[in-house]
Amino acid sequence: MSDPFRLSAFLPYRLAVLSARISRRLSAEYGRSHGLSVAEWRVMVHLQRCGEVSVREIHNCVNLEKSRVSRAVSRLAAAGLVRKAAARTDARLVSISLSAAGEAALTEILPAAIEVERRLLAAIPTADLAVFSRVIEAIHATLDTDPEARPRSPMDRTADD
Amino acid sequence: MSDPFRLSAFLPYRLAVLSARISRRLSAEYGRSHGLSVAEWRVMVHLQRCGEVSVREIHNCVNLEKSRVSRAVSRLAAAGLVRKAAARTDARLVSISLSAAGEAALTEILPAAIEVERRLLAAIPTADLAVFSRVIEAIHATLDTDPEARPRSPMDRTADD
DNA sequence: CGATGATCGTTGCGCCTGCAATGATATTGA
DNA sequence: TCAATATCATTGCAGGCGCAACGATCATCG
Repeated sequence: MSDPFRLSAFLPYRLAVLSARISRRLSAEYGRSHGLSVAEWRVMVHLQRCGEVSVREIHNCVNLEKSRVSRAVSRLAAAGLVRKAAARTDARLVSISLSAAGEAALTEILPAAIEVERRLLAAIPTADLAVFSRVIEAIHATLDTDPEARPRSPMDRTADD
Repeated sequence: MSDPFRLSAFLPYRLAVLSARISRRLSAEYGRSHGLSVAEWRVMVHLQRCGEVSVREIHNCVNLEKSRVSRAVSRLAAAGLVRKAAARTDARLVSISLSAAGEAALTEILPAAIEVERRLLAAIPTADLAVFSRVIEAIHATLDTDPEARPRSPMDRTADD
């Protein structure tokens, strides 16, 4: 029979497996210390970078469904890591920002997370990493032209500048 | 202040976003036609390749939690795409195999899935793809030596031979 | 102004998942 | 042979997710 289909050589599968494995390893860091989920982690990181923002803005920046952001923020607020306030100019928006406890948690977690990434990439030649990034970007670019594909966050398109 | 942490440059985030985007684009193919989830898709593909297998075996081969496999198989059986039978030699095992309808569905879906992958990789130089695979493998290798990381399926380690 | 339509955040619903516990069967070793 | 242990698949449970619908607020324009 003809060349059987090998799941383990199929790009979507390979990326899903690798991504899941890395995510799980990473959440062993920030999950153990503060019980954060992936969504909560992304929200916290974005808040540290961008200060006071709305749900919609987080949704647009970190590739999370708006309902997912809303719930993640609620959980973080319940845990005291985040503040929710009504925006001054527009009563529809919610102004979200890190609390002191949230900043402290992030200051503690962030180095560990960066260290995980560093270890994963330590043995890889710089030139290979550049190619790796280029391929990722090329795949995204192809998806950008595909009407059936989800659009990606604008912020992800300017990753390297 | 010092170099702020950019989520969009963080490897785990970048891979998660890319993988999710590809997965969603792909499931637009096999989800639209037959309503398959990712878990069900993986089970079907594995069955086509390996014939009669047990839940445990699928679990070991396609990076799915055993309960996830069990439920995916149950759903597929309910949809008539898969057969479940008691194994002859060992009454604990369940012998799972594609039904005629399952084979037909897969024959219909597989080319579309492969085409999606082909399009995504079409514009990428062969040399870059080789580097890309090498980097993926290197990251996996690092994770393999990490006691905190989940082990990966043995079958994924022999992807290219 | 006032009405229509757009935007924002939340929530209800159904589904899927991970984990642990369970029951059933095999294997091991005294 | 039989008790203790291991393996296999399923299931209960709690929780997160995606999607659509909703109420609340704002913007637009007649």
